[in-house]
Amino acid sequence: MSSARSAPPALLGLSTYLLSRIGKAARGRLADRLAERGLRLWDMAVLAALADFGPHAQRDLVVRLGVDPSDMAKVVEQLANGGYVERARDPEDRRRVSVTLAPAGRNLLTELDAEARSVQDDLLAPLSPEERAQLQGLLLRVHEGL
Amino acid sequence: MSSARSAPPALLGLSTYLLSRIGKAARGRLADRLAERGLRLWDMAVLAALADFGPHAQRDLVVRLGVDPSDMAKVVEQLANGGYVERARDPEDRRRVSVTLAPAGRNLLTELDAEARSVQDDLLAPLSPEERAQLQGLLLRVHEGL
DNA sequence: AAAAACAGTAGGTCTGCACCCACTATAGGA
DNA sequence: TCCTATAGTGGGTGCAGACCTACTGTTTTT
Repeated sequence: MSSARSAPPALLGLSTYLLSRIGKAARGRLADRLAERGLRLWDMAVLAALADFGPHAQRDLVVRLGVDPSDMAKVVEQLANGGYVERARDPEDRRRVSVTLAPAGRNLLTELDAEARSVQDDLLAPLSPEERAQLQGLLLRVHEGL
Repeated sequence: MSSARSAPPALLGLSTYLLSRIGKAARGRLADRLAERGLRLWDMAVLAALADFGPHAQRDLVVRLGVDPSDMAKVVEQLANGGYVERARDPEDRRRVSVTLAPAGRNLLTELDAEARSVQDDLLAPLSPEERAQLQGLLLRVHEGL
């Protein structure tokens, strides 16, 4: 009749479980920070994509980020309403909407990045700087494998 | 007007993001395997807790795993229906239901563990055995910090 | 004995996420 | 020109997770 709060070793021995749990915590905390500004994770992803790769046709954002086109429309709509991105019909193909990062969007992204790093500092507190770098490297390789 | 499928470096540089993404993949794949057997992640967690720590009052499972009491009742109900656990009124305090792992439950857990390790092999394919161990260690320390 | 606290259960809600369909506008090919 | 495909949009659906409430039966406190 145990009553302790510790998790079962049978689970703690599974990286799958740890990744799932820690990932959920990371996602949740970051989402909370974004929610304070009325934003979601996809908003940040879109801003980052625009900052890193320049203007996209909305369709290309869909492909790059793997979101449903209909959902992307809503994200871009919200970002445009906030003045963070600018939408313009592509004159070469008037079906397309080209999405550009506005200055306000770039500023916002800087702030969101700071939020994310703050969450990260909190989450990875048990690790030394070297270990954090090590973890980052391993995660990156795992991520590449999708 | 980029169109590649690669994720924004601004995100890939954030361990928070990587953890969130990879964690989601881990969770999803494991959940899929369990779903094939009509099970969910909590079912496995309960089995693991019983295997590692012996019989629990249902209340103690709630505390250990941090689930809502009402939800735990449903999980235990399902596991009992499948013959994986046995429920019995605690004679010392007839409010309590003590939950015990049945032999079928122990067998099931063994199989689920194998599933989880198979998911893990798939997910961590890019890493060498040493790197996987390294990752496991880092994740464990991060997990302890909750 | 009455009142308060507790264990478990049956329902329901709310939220976020992914997904899907129908529709409009535009473009390109036969 | 007519037909097909494509880009974007609006309006949904379905699902899973966490949570909340009301209720029963039991124990503990006063």
